[in-house]
This record gives sequence, structure tokens and C-alpha cells, in this order.
Amino acid sequence: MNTMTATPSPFSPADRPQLGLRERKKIKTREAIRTATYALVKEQGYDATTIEQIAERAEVSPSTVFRYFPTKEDIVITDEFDPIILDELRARPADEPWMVTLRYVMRKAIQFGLKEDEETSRLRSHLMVQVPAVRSRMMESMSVTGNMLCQAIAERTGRDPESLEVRVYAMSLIGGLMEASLYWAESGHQGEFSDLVERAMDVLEHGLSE
Amino acid sequence: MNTMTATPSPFSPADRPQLGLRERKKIKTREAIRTATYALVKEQGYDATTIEQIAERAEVSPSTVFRYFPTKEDIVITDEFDPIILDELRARPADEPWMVTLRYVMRKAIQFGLKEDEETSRLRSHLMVQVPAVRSRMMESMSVTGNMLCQAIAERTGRDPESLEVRVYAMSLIGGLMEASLYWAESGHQGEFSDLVERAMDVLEHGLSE
DNA sequence: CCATGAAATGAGAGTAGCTCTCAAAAGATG
DNA sequence: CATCTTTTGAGAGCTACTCTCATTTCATGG
Repeated sequence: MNTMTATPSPFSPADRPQLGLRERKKIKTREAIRTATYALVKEQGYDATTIEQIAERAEVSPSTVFRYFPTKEDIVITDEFDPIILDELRARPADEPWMVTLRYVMRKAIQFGLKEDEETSRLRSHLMVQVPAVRSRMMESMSVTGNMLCQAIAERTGRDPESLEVRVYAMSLIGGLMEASLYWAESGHQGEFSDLVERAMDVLEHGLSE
Repeated sequence: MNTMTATPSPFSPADRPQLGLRERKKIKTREAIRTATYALVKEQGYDATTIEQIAERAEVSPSTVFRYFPTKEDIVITDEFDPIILDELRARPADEPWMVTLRYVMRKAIQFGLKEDEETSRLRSHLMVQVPAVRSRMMESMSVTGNMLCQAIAERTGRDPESLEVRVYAMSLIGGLMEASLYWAESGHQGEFSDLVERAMDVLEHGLSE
């Protein structure tokens, strides 16, 4: 749902021979660090996993780890959904009701996210519940997603993306959706996440009234 | 808007002679640490201010600082609004429309918060904008406020406070209000905060439609 | 008022996240 | 192959944060 660093879209490095050896190595290193981190966290838990261990398993130096990710939490939470979601939002017809668009795009994003690596996305939301630092960082990255949403809403409605109204609206959406994914993780990932999101959207659209 | 530690309500220590010397000293120390921190942050900025400096100015040891506040950010963000807001919410007549209640209570909370120490609450929201770590922690503490809101909403509507619907609704409210205060700080605290909150409430109630 | 017990404090050592610098290694370029 | 640029590794250094233990400070019953 967020990305601070401009992660290239999810294709394996081999798919892009047009990139120089340098670029390909960078992508490899990045993935190696992430893979190593996920594995270690699965084995020992988040706090018990140190940067040194991550560096060792990824076969890079600790300095390099920090060159690729500003903080330890970022190794875990970074994803590349935002640009995809933005594209999808823009691709919808302009006269479609906003909520219909939103539901459609969210459903698609969830499909995409779960398909790519189900276990990883579960681990991620699990960490969000268990590790305060990760949750914090995750929430902060929401504001990036929020800005993107503001942009999309502004384009759609002709409002100023920086206006209080648009920003409040976007953040309330994101807050609600965030809570839905927390709920999902807290309840041990029971049921379909997409169902929860549908219910969350109902609340966001109509309030608690009904 | 939040409190992780159970700060006693805002009365000067002298007002409560029924407390033992020990308790009164604890309150004094807590306030000394906070005062020292605010002063140093105003002088040098947040990052440049170290725990050692804070300890020195508050005339306690660094260990003591950590005994009173789990993290450096907590020294800055902790406040004691949650219980007050909860009480106010409960004090409203049960048949009053929910949004009316909410607007009333928010207005009151803002009055209270600004009156107590205007400059401090400005500094706080300023830090929220400027220092990522503070913003993160602030956002996380929102979930505490969120739980409180769930409780209040549940009591009012007879729903389960743990239900997805209530939780999503609460967090969307909080996300929106949070954004309003960020907006206020980003625009240099122009205008009345309460006006911004009114506008935010309009959006939260009716969406962007009108 | 003093003795005993409990709580708060200070001192200090230790861990780990994160930053910065500089020299060595590896890829790009002509 | 030579040169230039980018990436990496090594290591020192800072600081938030934790833990332990001895010392001091307050509370309490006699």
C-alpha cells in the first residue's frame, strides 16, 4: 500500500536485459536483503533479528543494508502498490461513481498483492500487529498513499489536491482500510481479506447508520 | 489526543495534599522532564536534543528519564486528553445524534487543549510535521484513542466495540481529524483550529459530495 | 523517634540501530 | 586497455534504549 523508495515493478531481473549489469545487481541485492530479512524474522522474530545477521545472510556488508533501506522497518514494509493503484484509478472511466471505482481498484490491488506472495503479505500484517515500530512506520507510509489518493481524487473531482477537504477525506479512507487489515491480522487472517474490505467500504460510504 | 501512561489529570501538585510525598515528587519529576525537553527542543530542535541534556536540565539521571518515558518521542507527545474526551462523550444525552455529540466534544477538547498551553500544543503539532519519528509515534498513539472511541460508540449504539464496522468507523474518524491537525500545522497554524475541525467533520459526515 | 521494609534513583556497562568517511573493488566508456 | 564513475566494505562514532546493582529516600509500625 505504500512505497518510499521507487521500487521497480515486480518483474524478475532477468526479464529486463536492457538494464546494465550494475542495475541488475542492485535489484538482486535489494531482493537478497529482503529475502534474508523475511527468512530470519520468520525464524527468530523481528526484534531478535539484527542488521548484522541480515547482512551476513544476504552476503553484503551492514553498510550496504542501510544504503538500500533507511531503517530496519523499511526492509519489511516497503512494497510497490501505490503506483499500480494510481494507474488503475486513472484507468477507470471518469463518469463512474467514485465509490464504485474505489471498490473495483481495491479488489484488484488485493488480488495482486495476495497472488504475488501470500505468505509474505501475511507475515507483514502480522508484524504490523506485533511490532510497534513496524506498525508506526507502516502508518507513516500511509500518508504517502494518502497523498497519492488526494491526487487521484483531485483529478477526478476537479478539486485542489491540497485542500483540507480532499486530504481529510483521503486520510479517513486510508485510516479505515488500515484498520481493516489490522483486524484481519489480529483475527489470525480468518476469512477473505477482500470481504473485510467490502464491509469496511460499506462503513466508509454510509457510516454506521444502517 | 492520547495517553499511553496514566497521567493524572492536569492539576498542580500542590492541589492534592492527600497524595504522599513520593507521589508528589513523581509528578514533579515528570513535569520537570517534560518542561526541560520542550525548552531544549525549542532552542536546538528535536534531533539535536539528547536524553543526556534533558536529564541534566531536569536534574535527574538519564536512567530516570527512561523510567518515566519509554521513548524520547513520548516525552513530547504524551497528553491526557483521552480520558477527558471519553468522559465528555459519556456525559452527553444518549438520544443526541452522534455527530452532534462528536462535534460538541471535539470543540470542548480543543478549547481545553489550547487553553492549557497554546504554545506547547503548537510546538507539538509542529514537531509532528517535521520529525518523522514523532509523527510515527503520534499516529500509533492514535490507535489508543481509536480504541477509546470504539468503546464510546459501542456504548452509544449497542454494537460490539470489537466489531470490524465500529473499528473501521472509529479509525476513519481519527484519520480524518489527524489530517486536519497536520494541515493546521503545515499551514503555519493559520486560522482557528476549531474551524478546520468543523470542516473536517463536514467531510466525515457527508463525504466530498456536496 | 527510630528501625525495618519498600520504592525511587544513580551509576555504569552493554546492545543495536543508524551515520559518516575513506579506501578498495567493480562496472561503464572510449 | 586505461580512465572515470558507481558501488561496496571496513570501521569508527553517536545515541537511544535496556539491565543490573548499590545507594538513597520515603512510608510504616512500634
